[in-house]
Amino acid sequence: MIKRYQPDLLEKEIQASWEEQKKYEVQADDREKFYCLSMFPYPSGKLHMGHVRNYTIGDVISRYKRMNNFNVFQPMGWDAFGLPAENAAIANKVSPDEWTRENIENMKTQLKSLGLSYDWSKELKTCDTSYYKWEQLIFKKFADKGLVYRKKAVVNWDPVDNTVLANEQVIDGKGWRSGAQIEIKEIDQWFLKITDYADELLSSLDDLDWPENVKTMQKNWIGKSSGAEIKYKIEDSDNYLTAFTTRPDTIFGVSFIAISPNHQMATDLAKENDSIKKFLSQCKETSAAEADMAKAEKLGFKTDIKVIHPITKELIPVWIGNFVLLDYGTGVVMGVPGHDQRDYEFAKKYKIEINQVIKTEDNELPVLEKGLLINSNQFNGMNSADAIKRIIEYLQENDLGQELIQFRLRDWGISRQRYWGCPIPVVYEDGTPRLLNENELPVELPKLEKNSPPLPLSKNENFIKISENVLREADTFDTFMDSSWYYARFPSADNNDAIFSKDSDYWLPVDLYIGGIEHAILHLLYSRFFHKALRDLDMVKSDEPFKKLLTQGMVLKDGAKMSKSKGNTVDPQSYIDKYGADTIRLYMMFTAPPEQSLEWSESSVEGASRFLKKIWNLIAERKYNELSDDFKFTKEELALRRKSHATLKKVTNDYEVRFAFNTAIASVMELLNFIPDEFKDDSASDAQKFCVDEAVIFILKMLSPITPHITEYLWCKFFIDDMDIDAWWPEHNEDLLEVQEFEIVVQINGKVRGKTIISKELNEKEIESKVLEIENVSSTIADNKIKKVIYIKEKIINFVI
RNA sequence: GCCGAAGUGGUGGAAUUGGUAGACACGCUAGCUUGAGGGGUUAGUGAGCGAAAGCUCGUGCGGGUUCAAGUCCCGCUUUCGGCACCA
Repeated sequence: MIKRYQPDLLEKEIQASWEEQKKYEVQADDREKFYCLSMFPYPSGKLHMGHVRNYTIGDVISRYKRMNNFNVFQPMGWDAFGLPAENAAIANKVSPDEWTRENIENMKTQLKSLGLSYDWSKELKTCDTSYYKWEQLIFKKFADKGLVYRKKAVVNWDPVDNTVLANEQVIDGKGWRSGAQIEIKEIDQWFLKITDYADELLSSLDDLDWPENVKTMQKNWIGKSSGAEIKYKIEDSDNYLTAFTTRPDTIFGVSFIAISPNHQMATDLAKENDSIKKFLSQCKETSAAEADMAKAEKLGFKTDIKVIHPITKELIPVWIGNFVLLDYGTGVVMGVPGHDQRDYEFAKKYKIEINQVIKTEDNELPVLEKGLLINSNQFNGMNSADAIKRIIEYLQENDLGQELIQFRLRDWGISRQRYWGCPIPVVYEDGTPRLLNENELPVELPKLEKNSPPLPLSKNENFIKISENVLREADTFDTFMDSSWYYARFPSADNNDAIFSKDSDYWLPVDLYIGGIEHAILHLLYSRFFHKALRDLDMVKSDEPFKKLLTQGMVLKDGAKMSKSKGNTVDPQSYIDKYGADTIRLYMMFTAPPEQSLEWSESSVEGASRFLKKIWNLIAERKYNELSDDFKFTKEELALRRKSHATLKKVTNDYEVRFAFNTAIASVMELLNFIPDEFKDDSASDAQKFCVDEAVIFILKMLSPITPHITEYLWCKFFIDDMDIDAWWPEHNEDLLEVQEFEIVVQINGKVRGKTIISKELNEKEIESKVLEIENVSSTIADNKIKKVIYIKEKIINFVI
């Protein structure tokens, strides 16, 4: 037994006992289950502060739920495929596999030193065949359901290194290693039809217990908009250009049509026209990232092609515009400079006609709001809503367009020209792709020669020769595929015979998912899609993967996200070694509420450590007194009991509904400060001892989810030795919170002029006359007439003079 | 550019439903304690005026609603996250 607070010794001892008991390995049983999942890490080498925060939050909630008699499953695994392993392989001449597995070992040791209550018997690594073979099976099943197809898609091409670059590897339009001007290139790739689920992904958001901002971001990302598809006949041709618009009411304002540089028509034109060809290659000198495209200067090229306006029959010029994306809609935009900001800027730049066809109070162009139609022939005078209806009717009657619901969401391109990923299970027989069947799986990663970089595969030879006329696909899956279903695999991670075990239905869906806000869209949307598709394959039972979502803010240093590339990382391990896991956990939970970003500060860690020492000094060598509560308590003793119970009530609420661990800790600190020194003394009365023991029980229990080591040690080594600290969560006694008096704040014209204690028995009139006796109140009112009195029960009385 | 957040003392943050702005900490200042270092402990700590009582100002900026606004509304600004191949 140790006398002084020595976290290093104490934490090792406690962790060893958890491990020996297999305390956090769980089975399905008849209790209510709670599946608590924190986003699994990419094994970059070392734990960073964001991990520590994420996993502490998850562990605190898991431990709290466990104390409330839930059957809690908290697993952990590794998002082990990805680009950094290839980069490290090239830089250090190690295989991505070796590098990754070594990192996992290091990080696992670190995680264990944090005292996280994981069920390690269900650990999984996405780079294990035992994991990714099932992913290959899912791909095959998705394909059988018609969710898989192949089409051309753009990538960033580095012409010097002859390789495809990720957006991250393109800096100011140049390859990060070669420095070469990258270009957009189209290659054949596999796609998943996430758009088949667009409607459900949108509508089921409403029922999710997720933060509103995340739901809004997903809603906007899916981007359902209603409008019309309008056909513009090409002059001297039987073909049409079809454009989607949400504003058919502005059709009389169309003064140009813009097509994407990737549109087939642009490609065809370039074959016969060198300046168009030059223009197109100029458009390709930007990265494929949408943000870069949006920021790029709007470029346009006027072709000789003209189309016929479907109503006025006027001729409209066709432009090629680099701001038009082929992926959205049809790759054709009807340009209405009078009523669209981007079209307006484009028209100004290229001196294209600007027509106003909607009238509003403020007529400064572009007019973006809806209003009354002008300059629109037979539709003049209608409001936008009516006009939209009538114009669509007109177009439909003349077979020149129709009403259409459009989504911004695009299908998911899952091919990656990388080595270190899940192999796509496809072979090409005489050039024809064939998806492999279940009995042909798994397709394993090709073995690398020792010390050879994993690179040749990312060159333009994306096939592995198997026989004379059979090639194997060498592309791998997007790593988002790996993370889109891992949560479902966890309950059966140790089952090598089936993707999901019987228990999966007991544990799924995840009750609480915790992770960074940066995943608000992509990862969370892809997982939702996977879950719904798996449901339709009868592989899971629920409609959504994550019932509740907690998005934690980032850990910042000097106002920026801690990241290797920014060079502002702080290594958590040195702090764990110096102060102990409990201190780091306490610091993380105390410094900011989970959703907010957290600015790293070393001196506050010191403060957390000091608080734990205070707890230690109060409780170490204190023995529970086993007294019953039949005392006649003094006012002071009752005050302490009231404080203890009020604190417990507040903290329970903070854990249960608010996830406000920072204020929970603050309240516990207040309670600790509230205990009078003489009560702690050996010479204290039995009643006083009782009150302190009660406070100590509450304090240890309330802190134990956050600082599990020190609280368990104090509890069983000193205080009560015949009961587990986490066996139950205490309940407060509401009767003790009853008070006879309250403090009222007296305001005059909304400004505080005094406070006083009022007995609960007084009525409003009596309170009014009592507070008017306060000197500062009466002197401020003086001769002024009281116009109005506002009384807020047991809080505030405000005199308006 | 588009979508989503955030901005409160020297610092992290609190104010849960429109009702006392600054809880709880960190830091700082002073006193006590200690051989030193460290630690512990007591008091003070938004700004300005005042001996004090108290008064005025104060939650990114500008306006508005209200008896009352950090909180609601309108406009702006800065910072952060995401933008489909970083994970």
